[in-house]
Amino acid sequence: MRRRTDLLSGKPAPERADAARNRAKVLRAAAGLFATRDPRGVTMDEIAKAAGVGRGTLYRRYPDTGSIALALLDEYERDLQERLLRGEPPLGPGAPPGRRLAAFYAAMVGLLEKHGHLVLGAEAGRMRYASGAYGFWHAHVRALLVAGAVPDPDALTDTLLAPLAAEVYLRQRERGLTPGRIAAALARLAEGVLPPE
Amino acid sequence: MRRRTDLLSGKPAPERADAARNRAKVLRAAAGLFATRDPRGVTMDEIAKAAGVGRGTLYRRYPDTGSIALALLDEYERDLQERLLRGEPPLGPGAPPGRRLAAFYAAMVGLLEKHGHLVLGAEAGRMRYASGAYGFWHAHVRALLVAGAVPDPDALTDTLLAPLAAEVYLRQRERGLTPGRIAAALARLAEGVLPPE
DNA sequence: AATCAAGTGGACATTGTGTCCGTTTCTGAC
DNA sequence: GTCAGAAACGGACACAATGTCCACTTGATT
Repeated sequence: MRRRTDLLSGKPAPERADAARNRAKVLRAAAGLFATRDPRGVTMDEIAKAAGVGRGTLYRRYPDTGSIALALLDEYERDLQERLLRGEPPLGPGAPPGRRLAAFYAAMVGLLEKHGHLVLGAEAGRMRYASGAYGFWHAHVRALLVAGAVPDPDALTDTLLAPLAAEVYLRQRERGLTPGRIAAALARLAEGVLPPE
Repeated sequence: MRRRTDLLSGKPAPERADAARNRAKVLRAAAGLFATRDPRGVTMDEIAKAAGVGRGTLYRRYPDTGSIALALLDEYERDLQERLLRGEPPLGPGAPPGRRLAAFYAAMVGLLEKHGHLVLGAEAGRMRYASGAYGFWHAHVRALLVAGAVPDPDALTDTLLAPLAAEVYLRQRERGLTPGRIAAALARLAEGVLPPE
């Protein structure tokens, strides 16, 4: 039997009890480390030590620190994704695209404020685009552009997502900007691209 | 005498002949390496080997590969900076701010197309903001926003520069977008924020 | 309670970093 | 020209982190 799989349903076997326990330990320890020091300096070894598991155990599941950060992020981001799809306007469906984009921006600012350091820990660069979450944001923004009848939405989507890069956001915060001002600036951007009516 | 300096003018002593020779060798070798493989994989050791200099020599001038990439970039960027300050409109002074911003975007797309891989080699993340060049772009965009009487220009500046991150640009290129389409999208962004008159 | 795949953990080889310091090469003075 | 001191050089070294490997343990299944 290859990889203990239910051959009928095709579902993977459930996670073993000790594995689940360790997964939790790892994530908890990693969250602590990422929050404490500069996330980019966190090492696989440290996480293993902090979680009280062996090196090999850690590598079994996560190839590098970035994917651990990503795993943590996914948890946080899922909630926002839900609200985008089925929440109240203007975040959810119902409001005009420009408004929705601005609301999305505001929500993302909230996320970045809380978890920006984590995104940074995900060795942002290329990694970010690999994340499932990025694909989701991309699809969302693109849909809004299409709804707003903007020309060549494909070319604008990544452009409009760029200011949400953690480096950019944290940079702005360091410059002394408040989340509110940043969100306001993004709202103006949204209205500039997707004018009302 | 501390660091062989002209005490009257305060100018640093001229570079020694062997030093200059090695500097050139290093930059040439590094440019080759960065262009060939993934710039993020290039190592200090490799550069030293390729340049035919010792490890210590390399470290004397550059603390890491990122600053070597930055040194190469600075050279390329200086030309554009010149044209922004004193060139013909719409890039240089004279055109309305929206136009100038769009022209700036177009020029940057050109730069990214040629040297995007290098920017990537500069370990983009935080490093980028440390570069003198970034400060320059920032000042330029900010001035345009002020000229256009946009509210809270400080909050918008980094936001508008974000789409010019090398990761974003290269990502778009990988998606199949042409430089032209990307520049056009950026132009629309510029006009959205700085509408004509 | 027996079986065995899945999971564990730490030792190991490897690779890159950054520093240190004895040696070589320049430059300006005489 | 040659001499002296400063600056630059380069490779050896100590260290840190990576990722792999495999003998051992644990948990689910019968």
